[in-house]
Amino acid sequence: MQRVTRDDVARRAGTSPAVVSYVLNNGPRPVAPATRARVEQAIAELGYRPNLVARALRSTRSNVLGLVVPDSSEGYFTQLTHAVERAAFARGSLVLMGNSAFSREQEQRYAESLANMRVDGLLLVRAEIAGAAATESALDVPVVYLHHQAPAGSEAPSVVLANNSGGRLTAEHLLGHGYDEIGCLTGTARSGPVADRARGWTEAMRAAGKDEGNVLRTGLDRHAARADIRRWLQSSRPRAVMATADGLALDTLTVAAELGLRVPDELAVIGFGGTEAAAHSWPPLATAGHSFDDFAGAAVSTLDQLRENSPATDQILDVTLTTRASCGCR
Amino acid sequence: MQRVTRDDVARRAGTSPAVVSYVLNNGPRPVAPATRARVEQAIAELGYRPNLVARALRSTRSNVLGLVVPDSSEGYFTQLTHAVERAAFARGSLVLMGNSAFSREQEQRYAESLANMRVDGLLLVRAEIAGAAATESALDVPVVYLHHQAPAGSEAPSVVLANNSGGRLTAEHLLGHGYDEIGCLTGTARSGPVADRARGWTEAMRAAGKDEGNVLRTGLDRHAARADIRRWLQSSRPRAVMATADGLALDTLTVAAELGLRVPDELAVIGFGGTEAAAHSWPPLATAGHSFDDFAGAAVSTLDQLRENSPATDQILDVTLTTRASCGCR
DNA sequence: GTGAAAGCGCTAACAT
DNA sequence: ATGTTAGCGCTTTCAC
Repeated sequence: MQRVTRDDVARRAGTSPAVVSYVLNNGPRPVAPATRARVEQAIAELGYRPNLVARALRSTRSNVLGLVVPDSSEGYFTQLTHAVERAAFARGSLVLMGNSAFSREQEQRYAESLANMRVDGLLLVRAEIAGAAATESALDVPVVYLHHQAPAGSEAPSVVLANNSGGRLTAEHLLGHGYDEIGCLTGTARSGPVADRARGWTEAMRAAGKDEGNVLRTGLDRHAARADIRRWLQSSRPRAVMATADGLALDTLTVAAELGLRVPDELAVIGFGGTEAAAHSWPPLATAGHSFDDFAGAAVSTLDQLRENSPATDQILDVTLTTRASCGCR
Repeated sequence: MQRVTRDDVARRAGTSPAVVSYVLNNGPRPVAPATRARVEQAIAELGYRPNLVARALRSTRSNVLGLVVPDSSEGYFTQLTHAVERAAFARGSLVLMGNSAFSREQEQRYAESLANMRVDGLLLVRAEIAGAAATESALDVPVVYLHHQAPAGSEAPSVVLANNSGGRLTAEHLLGHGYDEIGCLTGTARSGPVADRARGWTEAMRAAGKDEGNVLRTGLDRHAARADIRRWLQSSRPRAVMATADGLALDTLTVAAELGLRVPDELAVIGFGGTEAAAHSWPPLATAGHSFDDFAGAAVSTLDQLRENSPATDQILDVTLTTRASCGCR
């Protein structure tokens, strides 16, 4: 049994294929109500489903967005991915997604595949990848960087959190609690969101005249990170920890439980990212963040602007603090 | 500047468009080495990128798989989604994904969009959705159900875990520890994976001559579930809990911490799903599960079989137990 | 208001 | 081994 095409519908409705298109797309030409009704009936009777591939080829618009994240299983990226999917669907688009596994080569591979698939736009979420831009210029597709600033040499706009001021905010909150030894738990990258948050911490500590030397930098391997944190908590014994990502903060909570350290009484912890997981840990984790739906929505709109050749500018989203038990509040 | 097409490449290489296709697809006709080299050079010089939309239209194969999950942010589905993406990419396909939000209507909407996008196959992950099949028959696309059995009236094969025997396995493990009052924490659906696991628990309890009455059924709202669990632990005080999903088990761990119940000394907990999160909780959560990569791989292969019109059969994946501190081991 | 027709960029059958 | 060509199913311009 052959698939039903637009021609079948036209034949059955006793009209031309063009009119079927006009009905389907509600334009660009008007259709008489009676004709429209006949077409709609034919569509229903035949169970016609427009071939979106053909439409995409003809119209050079696929209604598909590409999304590349480092690791869609990691809490923060998971939520960003979900939010992008929701924002896209609300706008009538579907999302083709890929995991770069923190590898520039893999990111490039996905970006190319996605571009060849003629996605309407590409959302690139980088993390902890040093170095050059993906050669997005050759891709000939609108690109927006999400979460991470666009790399040097890139023309693409970005939508990022106010990481530096957010870092200051969280550090100041801990300072406000009166904690003396405040450590910073962060990643190894020298630039990027996580590094910016750490810089904010440094600035706040310096401004308060406190020791800014207690920094633990750890990598992406979660098991190793835990071991690092354990050693750190045992040796340098900070009274409070600002983690530059919720994942690190949650690991700190777990290690604290392992060591029998009471949070927040013996160790206060604050995270960054505003993930759901933070609300569900024990004790609940204070965290700085921004609504993921807003975040994703801003990125998708920016992509739209790019398509319309409007000059898209970088966006920096304000970060607000959600205080919870872990920092010493309540 | 116009995009480079295959004709441009042919012109530059001084050959015909067909030959360019033969080079690109490595067939179906042979190409002389010298010609091939010229074509490849032209491709490189022009920065040609094949239009996969056109290819999909012509070849009726998109190299795109559709995936619909209830909630890609929930730990288990997150990992399943990631694994599907990986399995698909390994096979040369990308994944278009959608969140049904546990709604049959939304699932149907996505399934239709995805089918209209002419995905090569549809992977449907259902949970806690009662009732009818998506009208997949009209979709005219290979469908495989993942995680959940195919609904009644569906012809589609499914790839599921051995939920019933897995439920027995976990219950028996708890029984083996010598715990007396063993409760079961599960969902509200009367059928499906979670219900099957609970049934396995019941069978094991009955076989052991133990009380099978201590069951808490709770819904999808996480906040409400926590409150339910709290009341349950306080009133019926089971010595051990088998949760039919890791998410519920992790919530139990959190509530236990809140209540000051020591796990496993005062309350043993075991989960189901084999998620990563289970390995990172405190205490580490024992859980029954199956490799997500296998799980996703099986689903993707089944989809391939369906495309080749091989008779695809249901698959039931064995579940193994990973014991960790939470159940009393170690 | 409606229809005819020209492609979008590609694959592959059919020629040579 | 290579070239010619007929579509895949659709959108939209242009005629009527």
